[in-house]
Amino acid sequence: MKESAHFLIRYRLVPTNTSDKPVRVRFAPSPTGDLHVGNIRTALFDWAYARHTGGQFIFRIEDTDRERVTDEYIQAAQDTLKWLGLNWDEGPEVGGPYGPYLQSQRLDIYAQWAAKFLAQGDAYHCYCSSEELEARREAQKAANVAPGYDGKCRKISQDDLAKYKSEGRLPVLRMRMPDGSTTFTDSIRGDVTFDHNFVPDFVLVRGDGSPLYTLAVAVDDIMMKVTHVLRGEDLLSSTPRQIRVYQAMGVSESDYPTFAHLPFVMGQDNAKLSKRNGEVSIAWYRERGFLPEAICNYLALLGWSPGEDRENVTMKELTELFTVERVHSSPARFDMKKLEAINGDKIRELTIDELLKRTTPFLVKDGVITGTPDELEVVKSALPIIQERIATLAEVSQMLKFLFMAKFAVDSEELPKIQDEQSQVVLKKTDEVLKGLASWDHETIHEALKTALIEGLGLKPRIAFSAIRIAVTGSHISPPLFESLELLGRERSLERIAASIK
RNA sequence: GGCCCCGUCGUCUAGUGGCCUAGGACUCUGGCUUCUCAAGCCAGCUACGCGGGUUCGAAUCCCGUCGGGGCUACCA
Repeated sequence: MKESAHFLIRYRLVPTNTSDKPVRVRFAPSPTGDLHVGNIRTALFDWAYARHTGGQFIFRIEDTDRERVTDEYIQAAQDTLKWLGLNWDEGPEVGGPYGPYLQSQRLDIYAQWAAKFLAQGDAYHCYCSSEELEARREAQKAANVAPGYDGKCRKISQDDLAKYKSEGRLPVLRMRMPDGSTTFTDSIRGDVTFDHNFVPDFVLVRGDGSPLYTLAVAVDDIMMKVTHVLRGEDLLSSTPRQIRVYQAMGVSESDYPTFAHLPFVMGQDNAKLSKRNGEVSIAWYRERGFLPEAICNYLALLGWSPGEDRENVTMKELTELFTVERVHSSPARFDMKKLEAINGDKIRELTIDELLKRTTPFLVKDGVITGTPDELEVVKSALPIIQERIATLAEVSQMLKFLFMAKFAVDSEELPKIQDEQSQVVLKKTDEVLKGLASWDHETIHEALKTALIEGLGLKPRIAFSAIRIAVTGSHISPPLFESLELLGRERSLERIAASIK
């Protein structure tokens, strides 16, 4: 009984959301580059949580910084999510009741709220220039006081105002941070408190009138009725600012989203993952032949675990098992070796038809085949013998190219290995034996060569077969020899063996 | 510097006061199997950062300390 009770708790399928509101989770990247593994881990958890609770998964593009966000990156982000199978219920392409889902198309909404905050006195115009702010920050640092806006423009004299205006200065809109502190409950970290002495008045709207993240993110989460914000740990300290905006919007506390700050995914060098340390873009993994389900499975294990010594989960199982309660608070390091191991496992789980479908693009891209039905037939019959030998789809080209080479030649590095006297004896004998074979299947071939070489010549199998392997496949690493010979066919096999005899 | 977060094998993790002489996975090492390479199987190495408490009993609770990270923008 104890065991089953245990099981129930670990694998409960009921939503963990206790509120009566339907769960709405958003993934809101700012595509300033290709989505990387950290982004995707966040997207995966957002998606899994939404699916687990039967809620909605919302995809929003935070492109308020048009200097850095490009249309290509926005498109790439959508492609990546789709490729991984993280389909969204509301967002670009599919739309939804709270759109548009690109912040650059919601400027009027932010402007209206900004005007309201200004009118209410929650926000104020600030005319301090970047240079002035910079200088004052330096002074604060030198004086060893908390750096941040000093509130100079909270009360601005009419004279100064006239002066700044005559200079043509464009004001930013700043949120007034009241005295006190903000405490919120993070689902992963528990209660977190920030004293407002360390949360300076922050900018909502730039001098040119464009909104900043601090405004847009809070407005959108409220207006899109987001109930759960699962995002990167780097945003933890910006949470009090979002809550301040909610207050200014007049939102009641019960309508604030629940926050959960996910731990970082770090690179090998123990720093926050970025483009500088290693291959982090998902596109890179796709090109290398990593399976989307393997990437998701591996990433799910970074900062979360299903418990019960379980690791291999399908996407469906992930949505069933995922709970925020089981998410870690400590950062995880990305380990390529482990990803490769999981990728290999996932490849082995594929049916041959599925594997064929997935490997064909790689074979075509590498010029091994052009994609004719005849070629695909050969590939399909060869896949069973290499399925357990590859860790990524891209490796299939190297494994199977010997079957398709128009002009075959043994690798120059391998050539000397079959030119010694013993190898030549083996090859001559092989030529002789295979020529006389009535039927060309791997069992017959194996039997005949074993009789002639191992028993007949008294050679060790690894010695004897190695020479044939190199002569026929061009490398000392290949799929199983006899199956390879069968697939190659009698004519080409004999041709290659003959060509290797001096 | 200030504020905040974090700390179990090399890495990802199990662990929520006794089931822990700390379990699993990846990596690594050795072995088995074997036509190469893999896969598979078996075995081994290696961890509760440190110091104090609380308790009959602590990886689990508290305090301190050290270490790592994030933020500190008219980036997100």
